[in-house]
Amino acid sequence: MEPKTNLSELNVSDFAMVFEELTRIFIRMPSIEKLSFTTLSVLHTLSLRSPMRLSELIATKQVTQSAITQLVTRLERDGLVECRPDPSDGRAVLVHITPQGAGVIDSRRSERIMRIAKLIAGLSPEERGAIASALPALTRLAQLGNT
Amino acid sequence: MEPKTNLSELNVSDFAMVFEELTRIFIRMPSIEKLSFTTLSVLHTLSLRSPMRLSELIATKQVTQSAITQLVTRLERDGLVECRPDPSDGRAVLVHITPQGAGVIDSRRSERIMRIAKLIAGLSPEERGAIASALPALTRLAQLGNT
DNA sequence: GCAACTTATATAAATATCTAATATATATCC
DNA sequence: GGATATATATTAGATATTTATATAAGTTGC
Repeated sequence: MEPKTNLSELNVSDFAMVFEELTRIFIRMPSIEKLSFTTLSVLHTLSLRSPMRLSELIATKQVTQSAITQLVTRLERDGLVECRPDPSDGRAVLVHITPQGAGVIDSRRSERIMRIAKLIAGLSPEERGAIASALPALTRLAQLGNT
Repeated sequence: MEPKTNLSELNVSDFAMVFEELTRIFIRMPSIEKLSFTTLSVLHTLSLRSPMRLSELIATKQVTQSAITQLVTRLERDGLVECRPDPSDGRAVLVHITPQGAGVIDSRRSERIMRIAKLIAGLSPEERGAIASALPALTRLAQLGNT
């Protein structure tokens, strides 16, 4: 049906729309934990790289420094992160994610994977193949976005 | 390089990871408007279908009925939505998105499309083709998720 | 056709979270 | 070493959210 190397042009609007839809679908995750969006966002960031300075966390989230300080204080109270001084800078604080904090993110990730798996099961082998073939390109897209 | 119909199996974890990364990248949208995540989420839902009952909005967001009522009151005060009685049910309220409310979502969507376009420009034609070939399957995935 | 129940939304008070302003301690730069 | 910059903390006030309760309109069984 299709040529070996598919050079059909990619419609950005279409891609954005599909992506928007998929995001909308997967964002509503029941999850038992009652954690706010900002809280989960900070934990997620730390799950990718820990420890991080408060100032680094502020840079990614669009909230004030004060909000992050208070949020991290609550997260520490709940045992999801742990703050320690930065040996190389006496002013700084290094926020470490705890196993419990990582567990929150991991369990949400597992839950999401299961939901996606169920949907993917409804696709044809050809459709699954098409998505699989696009994964390397999508991965590179994400890399480009991280710079 | 690849067979005509690619039946290589799709690794759900890999897909979920890429998707998670892309979401993380596109979620931090500076946008001038200072609207909370929940606020944008309600507006976005209404941009896809309007009017909607309060109770329908509650079903999608994970907040209490009270929170939605108050949020919609604020949105109405700001001219982003308009509430009208439901002729078929005297108890119900139909929340309509206003042109101004739709404008907020549209401008964010345009902004996102521009950001995605910039990233896509960094891909090779083959990579763009691979993503384009996966769009129909991704669209169907979203459809499956909506049921 | 009405009493009991359910459904849809509103309100009030308590709590949680956020912003703005300011303070404090450590680093850095002449 | 003093001036300035940087990293975080604190405080107070504004905003948003939950919990519990209220109100009003629909539905059901009799």
